[in-house]
Amino acid sequence: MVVGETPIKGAARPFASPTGAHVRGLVEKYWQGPVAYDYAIKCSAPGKAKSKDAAKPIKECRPFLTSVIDTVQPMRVLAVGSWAILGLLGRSPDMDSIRRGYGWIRGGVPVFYVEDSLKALQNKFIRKRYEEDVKWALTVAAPTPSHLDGIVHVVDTVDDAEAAYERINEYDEIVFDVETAGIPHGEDFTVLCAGVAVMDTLESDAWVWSEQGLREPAARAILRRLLETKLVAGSNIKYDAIAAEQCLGIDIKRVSLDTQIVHKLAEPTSMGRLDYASELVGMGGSKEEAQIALKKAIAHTRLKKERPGNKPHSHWCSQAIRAGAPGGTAMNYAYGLIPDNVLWRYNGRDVLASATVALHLRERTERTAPHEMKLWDSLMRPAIRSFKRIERVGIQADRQGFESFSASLHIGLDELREGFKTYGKDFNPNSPDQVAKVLFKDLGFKPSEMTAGGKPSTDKSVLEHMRGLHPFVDQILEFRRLEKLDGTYAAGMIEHILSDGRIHPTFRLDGTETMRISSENPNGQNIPRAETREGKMARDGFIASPGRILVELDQSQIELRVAAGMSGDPEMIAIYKSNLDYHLRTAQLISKVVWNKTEDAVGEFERSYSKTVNFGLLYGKTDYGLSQQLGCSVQEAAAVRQAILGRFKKLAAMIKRMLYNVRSTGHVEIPWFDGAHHVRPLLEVGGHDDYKKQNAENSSINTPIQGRAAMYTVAAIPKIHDWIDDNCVPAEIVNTVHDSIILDVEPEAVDEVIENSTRIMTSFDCWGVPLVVDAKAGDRWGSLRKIKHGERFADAQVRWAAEALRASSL
DNA sequence: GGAATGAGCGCC
DNA sequence: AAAGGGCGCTCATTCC
Repeated sequence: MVVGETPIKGAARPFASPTGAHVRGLVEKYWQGPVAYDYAIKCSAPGKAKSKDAAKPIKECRPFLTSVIDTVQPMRVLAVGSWAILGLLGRSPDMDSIRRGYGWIRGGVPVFYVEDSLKALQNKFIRKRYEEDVKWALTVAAPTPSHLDGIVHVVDTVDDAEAAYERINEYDEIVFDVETAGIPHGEDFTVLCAGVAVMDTLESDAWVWSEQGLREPAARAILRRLLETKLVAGSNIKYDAIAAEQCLGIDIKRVSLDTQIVHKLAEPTSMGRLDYASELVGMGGSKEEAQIALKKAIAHTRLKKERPGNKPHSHWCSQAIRAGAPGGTAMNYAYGLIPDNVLWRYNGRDVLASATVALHLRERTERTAPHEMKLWDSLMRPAIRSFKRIERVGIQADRQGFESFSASLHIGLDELREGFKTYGKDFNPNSPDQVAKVLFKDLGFKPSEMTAGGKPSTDKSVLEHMRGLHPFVDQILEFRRLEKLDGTYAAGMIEHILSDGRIHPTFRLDGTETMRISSENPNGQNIPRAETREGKMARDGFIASPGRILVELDQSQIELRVAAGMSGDPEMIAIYKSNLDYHLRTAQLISKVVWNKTEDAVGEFERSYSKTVNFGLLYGKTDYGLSQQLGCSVQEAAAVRQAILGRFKKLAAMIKRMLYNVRSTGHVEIPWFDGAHHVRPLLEVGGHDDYKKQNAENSSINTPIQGRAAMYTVAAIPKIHDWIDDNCVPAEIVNTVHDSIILDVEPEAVDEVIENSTRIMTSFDCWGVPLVVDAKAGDRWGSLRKIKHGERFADAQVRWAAEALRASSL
C-alpha cells in the first residue's frame, strides 16, 4: 500500500500528479504484487498547501486511514512524505533525518519512509537519491519488529547494582544516557537518573540508576567501574560525560561512538537527534510519553506556582518558574518535574534506542561511507574528550569588567534614546519596522533595497550609504552598534558567568557543514576583536585564572596555505616556503600587469587590494562584490582577480576542477589523512534555482579549504592535552576560535606551552606547505601581546615594558 | 505567553 | 536579481 499526502482536486485516480505518477512508475517497476493507493488527507479539505494547518485534518483522518488499512491488509506500506507518516503513525519527523527509516502500524506491518517534494524531484541529484530510496523501500527484506519496550531495571540499591553488573559485564561496549536538571557546570546541576544498556542486538534490557542508586556509594561505584572500563557509546555523549564527571565523579575514558556525530557525518542534512534517528531502526515515537509529561510540567510552571499533586520537587519547580521568563531556559529544569516512574521508563527507552541506533549507524556507515568512520575515529572521537575538558574548565570572567563595560555603553545609549524622542514618544530604535517608517515616511528617503520579506531594508549597508544625509541615520547606526555590544557582549555576557566565576560555552562538534566547530551558550567564537576600544573591553572580560597567563596560538593564514597546498600551486607554495608576506608578494607579482608598476613601487594600497581578492577567491566572490568592498570599479577588481589567477595557474585550475566535480557529483570532499574524509552534499547544484545553485558552487570551493583548515585545529587539541598530561604541565585549553587555541597557563610554563603547542599545531602535513603559528600572551584576552618566534616570555615582557615606557615618554 | 521567524551583526 | 563561505545571539514581530 502506498500512502501519499493529499489528493489532487478533481483527479480521476489517486497518484495522478507528476510526483504521484512518478511513484506509480517506480512501484510498478519494483513491486510485483497488488498495490493500493491512498492519502493521509481525504475526509476534510486540507488547509493552505504545505501549511501547518494541515496537521489537524490529517489527525482527524487517521481513523479513516486505519479502517482502509484494515480492509487492504497490506504487507508493507510506503509513506510518501512527512504528512503521510503523520497520518499513518501520528508523528512527523524531519525527512532528511530519517532516510531509509521505517516504523510500524498495528499488526506488525512495516511502514517505509520516502520523501515527497515535486520541486525537489526536478533536481537530478535529489531525483536519483529518491529513486534509490523507493527501490530500497520496495525490495528490502521486511525488518523484524524490534522490542520498543525492553525491560527497564531500576537500580536503587547495591544488590540491584551488583545484579546489573553481572549482566552488563558480559559485554565490552555499553551505552550511557543521563537525565539531568539544572545548568551544566552550575551549582545545582544534577543527574536525576543514569541509564545503561549493552551494545548487542540480542539484549533488550536497560538498567537505570535512580537518584537513590546514584547516592548510594557502593551502587555508584559499580556504575563508575562500568563507565571507566568499558567502551561507551551514546547520543551527544559529551553531555553525559560532563554530567557524569561533574555530578558523579565518573570519568568516561573510552568513547566508542556518538550517534549524533556519526549520523551527521554520514547524512549531513539530518539533524542527528535521537528521536528522529530512532526511526532508522523502527523505534520512532518512544519519546512521546516523556514529551507529554515534560509539556505538562512546563505548563504547570507557567501557572507560577508549585505543583502539589505531581512531584514535590520544589527546588526544580521554583527554578523552572524563575527561568520561565523570559528566554525560556525552563527546559533545563523540566526533567526535574516529571514523575520518577515516567523518567525512568523514558531513560530506559532512550538508552535502548541509542544502543540500537548506534549499532545500526556503525554497520551502515562502515558499509556505505567508510571514510566517515575513519574520520570519526581519527579526528572526532579524540576531540570529544578534549572538548568535554575545555567545557568543564571554562574561562575565567571578570564580572566587574563586564559591568563597567556595560555601564560605559549605557552612557551612549541613554543619550541616543533621549534624542530619539523627537521621532515619537514610543519610538523604538531597535525595531527595523519603526526605523523604516521614520526613514522612508517621516524623513522622505527612498528605499533602496528590500528585505527577503518584502519590507524596505534598514540594514547596515543601506544605512552606510545614507550616512551624513541626516543625523538620524548616523544615530541609528551608532545605537545598533552599542545595543549589540551591550546585549550580547556586556550585559548579555554577565548572564553566562556561573558561580565558579567562569563562563562555560558548549562546543558542538557537529555544528557546521564544513567540519568547523561551533560554540553556544554563549558563543565564544564571535567576541568582538580587540582592535577597537569597545572590542578590547569585550575581550578584556575574559581573563586568566588568578596568577596565570592567557596564551593564544594562531594558525597563520591557514586557509590560504591549505589552498596553496591543495592546489599544488608552485607560485603560492614558493611564497610560503620563503616565508614572505603573502599579500604583498601577490601584489608584487601582478604589479606590472595591473598597475604598471615595478615590484619595488608596490605599497600598502596595492597589498590591500591583493589581500581582499586573495580571500575573495576562496569564497567565490564576484567582481561586483570585490569592487564594493574595495570601493573601486568592477573592471579594476576584475583585473586584479584575473591577474592573480593568471599567476596562480594551478589555483585557477583547482577552482575549475572543484566546480566541475560538484556539478557532476553533487558533493564535495574535505580530505583528511589515511583515507579519512568528509563528504558534504551540495545537491542544489543540480537544481534550477540559480541563486541556490550559485551558493552551492561557491561552497564547493570554500568547503574543502575551510574544512581542512579547521581540522588542523581540531586534531591539534587532543594532542596538546596529551602533552599537558604526560608532562604534568600547569596549563589548560580554555577556548578555541576556528584557527586559534587559547590556553590558561602558569607563568613559568608559558615558554614550554608555546613551544610544544606550536610544534604540535605545525606537525601536520599541508601538502608540503609549511604551517606557521603566531603566539600572543597576557592576562586579559583583549590585551594580549605578540611574542616573536623563538622569543622567551620573560624577554617579551621586558620588551613590552620598554615599549610602554617609550610610548609614555613621547 | 511561548515558539518560530526575520533582520541585523559579531567573529573566523 | 543578487552580488563571499561558515556560524550563534538578540531583539522585534508574528503566529498560534
